[in-house]
Amino acid sequence: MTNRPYHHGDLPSALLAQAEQTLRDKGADQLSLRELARAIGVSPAARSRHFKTKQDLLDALAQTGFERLADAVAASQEGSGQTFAQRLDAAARAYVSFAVDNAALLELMFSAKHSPQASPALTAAAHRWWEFFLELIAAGQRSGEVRNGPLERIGLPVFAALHGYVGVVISGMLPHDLAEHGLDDVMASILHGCEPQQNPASRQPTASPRSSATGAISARPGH
Amino acid sequence: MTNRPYHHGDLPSALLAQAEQTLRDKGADQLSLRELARAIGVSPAARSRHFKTKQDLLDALAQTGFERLADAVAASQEGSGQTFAQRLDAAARAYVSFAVDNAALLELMFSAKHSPQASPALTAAAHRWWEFFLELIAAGQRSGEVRNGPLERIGLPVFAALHGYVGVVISGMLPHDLAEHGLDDVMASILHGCEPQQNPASRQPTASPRSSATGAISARPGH
DNA sequence: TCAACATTGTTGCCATTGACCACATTGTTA
DNA sequence: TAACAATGTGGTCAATGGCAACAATGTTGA
Repeated sequence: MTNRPYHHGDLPSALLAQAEQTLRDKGADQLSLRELARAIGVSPAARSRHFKTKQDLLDALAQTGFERLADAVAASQEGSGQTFAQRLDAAARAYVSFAVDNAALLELMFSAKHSPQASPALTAAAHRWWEFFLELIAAGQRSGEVRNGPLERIGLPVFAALHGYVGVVISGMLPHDLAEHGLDDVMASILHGCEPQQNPASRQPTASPRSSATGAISARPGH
Repeated sequence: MTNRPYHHGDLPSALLAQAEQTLRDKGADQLSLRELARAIGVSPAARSRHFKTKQDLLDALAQTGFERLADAVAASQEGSGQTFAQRLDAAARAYVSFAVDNAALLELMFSAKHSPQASPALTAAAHRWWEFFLELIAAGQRSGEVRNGPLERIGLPVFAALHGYVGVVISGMLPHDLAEHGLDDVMASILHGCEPQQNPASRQPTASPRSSATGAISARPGH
């Protein structure tokens, strides 16, 4: 310990681990490369061998985040039931749980800082996360619990609602009395939105709002 | 111009305007107070009279963002129809439009940097934005287009879905072939989720997934 | 064995940044 | 017009991210 070898052994991992700790403690923009180096006990420039720039490190951090998120959600499927609703519920709980436990990391993951020409690995990790939902939707379609249609077009509203809820929770803008039933309500709304189409003839005579709404949307001029 | 008066006249506004320009050009974390001062032609320390710290300036920027967002969405209601679906659609279009035009600003607005003890003005601005949705929901309930229930519990899924879609679009993670019908699909899903409850007897005999799902959710152990 | 070579870490340096202080200039008010 | 508040300036400081030259440690092949 007093005589640390010249070579650290696994500096990249140590950097990522310590960076995530700092992320958790003080947020992403308070992350200092030099402080990182001090905490690990290496020189400030040692980092550059593994992450050339600060953005590179943040990208790598986001990538590990996506991977762990994918793992957590995949793991949630093990103990859950087989219903689409049950599987989606388990995934949603895992997602929210991960988000609450790693708020700053999640914010970093979905920050626009990466998008333009992020590393392929980061893009791939994010893509796998998105594809999980598509597979879930597909399974729901096969079992008849989800209405038919292009996978992406059905999955997008599902993902958006969940992602939006997570964003609201993380940003701390959710009143506390809503946090309790919040996810329940979001899930119910999502499931409702996924349901196979009802027979229009069986509708209640309440002015059929949806068809007119859809018409208004897709007939929107100028788009 | 060569002889700028000692007092700028309206430095706060100039700082906010220039800051927003930089935000648009280079993102929030590339914003430099000194560069701001240089662009305006003021000494670096002049800022401190109006925004003591950098975070204060960012908070103020976020606040103006919420105000302008609220204005844009409110304005969208002028030319829209009276239906709940039409009003929500107009608001959603305005929201997405604002988000696309002010991506970095929106990211800043909903960043978790503010949450803990943000300025009351910022909190109030964000709150007004949230309340717009509640009023919209309430109107929908009065007209019978939205099912009954606590305003917040119905509004949260609506807001989450919209907010999530905006987040996906901004972060650039939306495949281009989805962007076109993306908002249409999200809106349809939201409206579907808002619909008044169907008479359970009129359901199709497809194993009634929703009721079992809801049961699974609310009966979730450990919560 | 050992001599090139690549990998990894170090030291020193630089421009930039955000915050702070004492001071200067201007506006306001009694 | 004298006191005071508001606003802007110059200078200083520690900290930061990046860079280049150098040092120590592995690796490899003759």
